Amino acid sequence: MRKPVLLYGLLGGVLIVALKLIEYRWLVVEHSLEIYGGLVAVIFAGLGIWLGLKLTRKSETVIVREVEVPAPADFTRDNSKVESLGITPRELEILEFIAAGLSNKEIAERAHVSENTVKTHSSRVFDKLGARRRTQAVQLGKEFRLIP
Amino acid sequence: MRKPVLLYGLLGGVLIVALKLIEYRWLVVEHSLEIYGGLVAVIFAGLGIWLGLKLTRKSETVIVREVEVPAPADFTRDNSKVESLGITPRELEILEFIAAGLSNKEIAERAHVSENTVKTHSSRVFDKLGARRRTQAVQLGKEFRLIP
DNA sequence: CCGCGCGTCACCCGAACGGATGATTTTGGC
DNA sequence: GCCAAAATCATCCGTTCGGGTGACGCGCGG
Repeated sequence: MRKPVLLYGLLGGVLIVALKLIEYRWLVVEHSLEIYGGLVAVIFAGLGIWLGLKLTRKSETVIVREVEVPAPADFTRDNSKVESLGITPRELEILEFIAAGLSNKEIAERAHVSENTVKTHSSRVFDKLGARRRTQAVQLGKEFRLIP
Repeated sequence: MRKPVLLYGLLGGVLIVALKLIEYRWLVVEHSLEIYGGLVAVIFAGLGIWLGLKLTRKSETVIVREVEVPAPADFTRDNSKVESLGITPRELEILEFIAAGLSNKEIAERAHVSENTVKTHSSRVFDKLGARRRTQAVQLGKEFRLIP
């Protein structure tokens, strides 16, 4: 921004000098004062506009607009967390069923295992998550990015 | 953008007229041609710059950079759903506690009511949601945008 | 081959939960 | 002030959950 200003200032100076010369030339050929003034006015007005445009053209305002992305369907499982907690795939699967609001019996049906097995898995995953209730397990599971 | 241009055009016209008048006045008092020309030049240059700035101020090159914002803090309760289901504020509050993974006893403590009351509220909200388990109630609550 | 992790299943028991029902008090609007 | 809705508390009962424990089979790597 510094450089262009100086440059334009210089350019303005040069133009003014040029106009001074032109002024004398106009005087020599004896034109009317009104025409002379008008011309100077028009020229400098144009120059000013051009200068103004040039000066502001550079100042593009970058507006960073934070746009809400509609669908944050960008769930990615935190596998490091899964491993650090020692949660097995089967346990994770059961946790997902729990999060879906299913009872142990329903989970048993969908997972093709006995209800007791579901209980074992859920107990284990609760233990690993530090949860005492299935709702808490769901809450923690979401917090830890284990389930969507 | 149309209006300002016209406005500035008009303003420019007015100023030109004013300058014409000034011009004649200057003539009357018989100042030197150089000073007169310089003044006109300076005035019109300033006017031009000002005009140019004004004109381009509006037409700033706006670069909209869409930034992926995580922002899950965009939860707004679907009050119409709340009303259509006939869920009371207290019930909603209990539902939130349930979603937080608290037991009825814990909820009773935090809400300063007896466990029985919590059970009543939860039973009612389950009924209204069509849920049979608290995990399912949480799931449905989130689906219906009743809780974050 | 033996142990280990994982998945599977079972039983018991106490705690928590859910459903049904009834009652009383508070609150807010007309 | 009255009425309806909401909030409160209670009791009973059956179901579900969660914790604890034990056991069996399978696959994989030491």
